[in-house]
Amino acid sequence: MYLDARRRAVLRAVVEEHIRSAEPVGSEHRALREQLGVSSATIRSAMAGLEEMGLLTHPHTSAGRVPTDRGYRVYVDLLLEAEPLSQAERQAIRRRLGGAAETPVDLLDQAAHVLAAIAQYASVVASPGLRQQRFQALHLLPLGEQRALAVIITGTGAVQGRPITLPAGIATEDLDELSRVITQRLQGSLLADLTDERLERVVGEASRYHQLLEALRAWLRRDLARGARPRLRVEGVRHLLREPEFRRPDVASAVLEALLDEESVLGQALAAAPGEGVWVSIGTENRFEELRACSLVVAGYRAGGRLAGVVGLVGPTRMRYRRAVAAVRYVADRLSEVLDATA
Amino acid sequence: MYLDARRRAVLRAVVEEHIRSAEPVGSEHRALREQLGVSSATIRSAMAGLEEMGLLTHPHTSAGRVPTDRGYRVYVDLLLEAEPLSQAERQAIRRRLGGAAETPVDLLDQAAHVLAAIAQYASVVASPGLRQQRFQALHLLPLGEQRALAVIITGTGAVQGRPITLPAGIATEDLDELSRVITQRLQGSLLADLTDERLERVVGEASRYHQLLEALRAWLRRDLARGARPRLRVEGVRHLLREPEFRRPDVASAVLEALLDEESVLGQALAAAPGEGVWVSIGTENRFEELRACSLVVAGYRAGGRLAGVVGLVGPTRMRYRRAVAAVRYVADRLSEVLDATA
DNA sequence: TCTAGCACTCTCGGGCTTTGAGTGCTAACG
DNA sequence: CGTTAGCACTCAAAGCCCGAGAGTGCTAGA
Repeated sequence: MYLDARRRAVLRAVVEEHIRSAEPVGSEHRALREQLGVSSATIRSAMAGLEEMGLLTHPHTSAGRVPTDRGYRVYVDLLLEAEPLSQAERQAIRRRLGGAAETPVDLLDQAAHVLAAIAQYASVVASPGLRQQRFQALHLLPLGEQRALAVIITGTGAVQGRPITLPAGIATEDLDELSRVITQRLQGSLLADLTDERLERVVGEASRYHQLLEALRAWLRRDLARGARPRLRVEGVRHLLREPEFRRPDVASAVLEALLDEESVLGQALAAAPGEGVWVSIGTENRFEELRACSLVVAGYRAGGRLAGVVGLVGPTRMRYRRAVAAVRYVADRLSEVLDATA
Repeated sequence: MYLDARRRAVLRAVVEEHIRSAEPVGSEHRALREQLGVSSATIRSAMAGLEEMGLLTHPHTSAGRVPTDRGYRVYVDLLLEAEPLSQAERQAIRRRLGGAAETPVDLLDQAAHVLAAIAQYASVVASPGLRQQRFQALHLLPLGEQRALAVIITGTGAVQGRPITLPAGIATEDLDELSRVITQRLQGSLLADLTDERLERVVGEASRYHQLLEALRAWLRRDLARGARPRLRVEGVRHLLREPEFRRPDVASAVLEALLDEESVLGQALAAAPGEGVWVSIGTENRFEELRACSLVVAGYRAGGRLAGVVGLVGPTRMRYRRAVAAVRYVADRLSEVLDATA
């Protein structure tokens, strides 16, 4: 598929004008003609060519042209230059993500929040599921009579706690001892690898802990099963409802369902993102029906030296890609900076 | 405002029929006449009376009657009998909320989830803000060189952790000692009462901990400030989008904004709920513009012997109150049962 | 006190026409 | 040969009219 310079220019102009106005754009369109400096007839013939290539379409005979998903794809791949964020915007992002004093959980919340605010679309941040995190330490903290709080700390500094009931005859020192042993032996393992057998082996010798171990295992099994998939934070859904393409209730409700209630849909859609760079998925390119009216702009972030999760935007296919790409990239980079540093 | 038996019966029938059909109901309406056993003319005159009292209205001359917010109010206060949940539904709720093995956080998630599923409206669960919880224990867990994780455990078993940097020359034993002292002295206090001065006094004597204390204080200040308001879980928003009254994009987006993005709106609206019983707030009774098209059905739940938070439903004013009230009451009761027991 | 009858009102939907934006084609032009 | 002007054509959207039907209020009578 080769595009001569004229068609390229026309495609870019049509896409950008349509993104701006949300209307089909015709060959006589003011801004278009000024920008291209040729007559409407010339534009028309270029448009006809682009339509034949499947990059533009028109909803009906007497309407202007609208980019197809493939048209957006070509625009994004060939013609798009990220629009740098303003000084103030970059500063706002850095301020939100700046505090090394923040917990990772807070940081990701902040990232989702600031990204939605800056891009004016819905943002999503996926943090690694429990299974993907590394075991850092276990602490068994006495809670009173026969009860303790089991706290797991992961490599990223996340904390998971759950009260458990202790078998009789376990002293505080025993808890400390057990915590120490387990922590020492398992430190650095992926939580997904903490199988029953593995745990068994670690404390196998100390059979007096057997009952306690049983409780721990039950807990881990449950939490790991539940924590298999990444946790998603979605922010700024309100921005989507302002977009004209989501005014139709059926479209809106499909999208909102995918974003809010059926987290698995969005989760799986995000899972398709490659590790590197900013990834854009446009309309029907998405695997899921519900997201056919949407585009995703997604980038991975790193924590503790590894790819930890993704951060991105969800908008209509008629998305301000230039801005979205820049914003996602900037937030992902800052996030990696902070999280990779503190790990 | 006195309602004779006839008007009462007509009001109830109109409200329930309108709730069922979402259409204005006219005096000739089949079900209505069968239920009431009088002619349409009689119904008409009762309707005219109810309209004069401000309990019914009609959108235009030749349309049937629709309850006003005040009409729903009278219905809820005078005429409503909760519709008992089915055996299966109660069982489903109990199963979800049954596990004493669950953490409070998980329990509340489950409650929001099951309530939305059963009532087919959006559900909301407010859990107490950090400030409203009681301090149970502090643990300073060594994380490696000069770093530790400060973990606060609250009375409800919630865990809050944050990494802090240690001043030089603090040994693991020192951390244990400090944890012990603070835990002992502050146990049972409301977190909101942990002022700087109070903390200062607790460890005042041990001035070598000064720097550490500073970090702790900074953390508490921040987290408490942020945790001042209750945390809200909202589930099942998709159900709302199916209701005809939310098909208009402007209404839908106002409501969704209030539910999803502007948590303060919903939070404040919920704050108006009294501690006892099931509270219903209808349409314009809500303080907030955005919720004028909605009704709230809310009940408090108890944890640790005290009112801990609220659980409720958000639906259109044309809500199935009978069912909603029953579902909210049942979930709140079960929740209290479990949380009050484990505390 | 209730009911039947009746004239009246007003929305909703279908079908019609008009409007105007935008196109494709063709012929002329530099 | 690419570009432009002119022109006939198409088709959705908006406006309009009208009939159908639902529902009401009123009044007279049981």
